[in-house]
Amino acid sequence: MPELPEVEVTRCRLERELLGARVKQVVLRVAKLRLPVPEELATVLPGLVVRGIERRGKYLLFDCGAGWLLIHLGMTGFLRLLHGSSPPGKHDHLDVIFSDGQLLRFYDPRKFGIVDWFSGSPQQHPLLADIGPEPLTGEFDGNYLFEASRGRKVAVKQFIMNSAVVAGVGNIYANEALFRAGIRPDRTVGSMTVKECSRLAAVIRKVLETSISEGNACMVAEETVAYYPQEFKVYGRGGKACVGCAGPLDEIRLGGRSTVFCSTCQK
DNA sequence: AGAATTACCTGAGCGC
DNA sequence: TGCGCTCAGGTAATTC
Repeated sequence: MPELPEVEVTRCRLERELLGARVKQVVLRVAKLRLPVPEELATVLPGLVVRGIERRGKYLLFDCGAGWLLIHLGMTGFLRLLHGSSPPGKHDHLDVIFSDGQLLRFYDPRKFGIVDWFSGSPQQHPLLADIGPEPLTGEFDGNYLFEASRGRKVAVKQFIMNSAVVAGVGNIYANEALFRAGIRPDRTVGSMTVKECSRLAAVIRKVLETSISEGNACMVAEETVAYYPQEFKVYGRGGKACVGCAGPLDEIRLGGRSTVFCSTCQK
């Protein structure tokens, strides 16, 4: 379940290893992901050099000069960087083989991921065009959150998980951020004060940044690139003791998503 | 327009 | 052992 921090750690690692690498060959085994993987990948990518890797929300964007390779890991997607060849497993849908011997392998059992190829600017890509501000930039703060939420009736958790509001906040970090901000996930977002919005924006940033630095810290010289679990205060702990007041954590469903909070510590 | 619901997919876990 | 069920969940598409 790669969330924004895992995607960022992956981006960092991949950029370090792949910058300047030239694509030799593309092997597409399964094109039927959430969106069809363009077959032209196999003909257009070879010969191109990775000039940089960017991230927008949870989308990874490989700058290949003549165009961009877009990868979203969905729920279960995983990128591995191998040296030399190795036999592909059942869910290894795509290999990008580089001239220097590196092999970028996309694995995704649930096929919720996306692989796409496009030219032009990333802002124009239909999947990226309507994404809200990046949570780690100055564009995202309490004032923005306050203004954006006026008159809206959705629950605050669903609001911050809306990618048009803010990029890349998934279920885990939405739960964690609301706990740390002391705000109930089912609060109508329009009822939030400026102060609460500021607190929430700050903890969203904090929780993501902490996870990124922890992910980078345990990044070792290993072939696997992706997920670094951390200790969560509420996520996955429904019914267990709140770390703040020791009372039992509540678990509800919000928009079909598992939502855990403390009715004593969160108002 | 905003809110709610559905679709996509497969492995894990559970009750029987 | 194995069948059928539910759940996990990002996000686009669809419906209300």
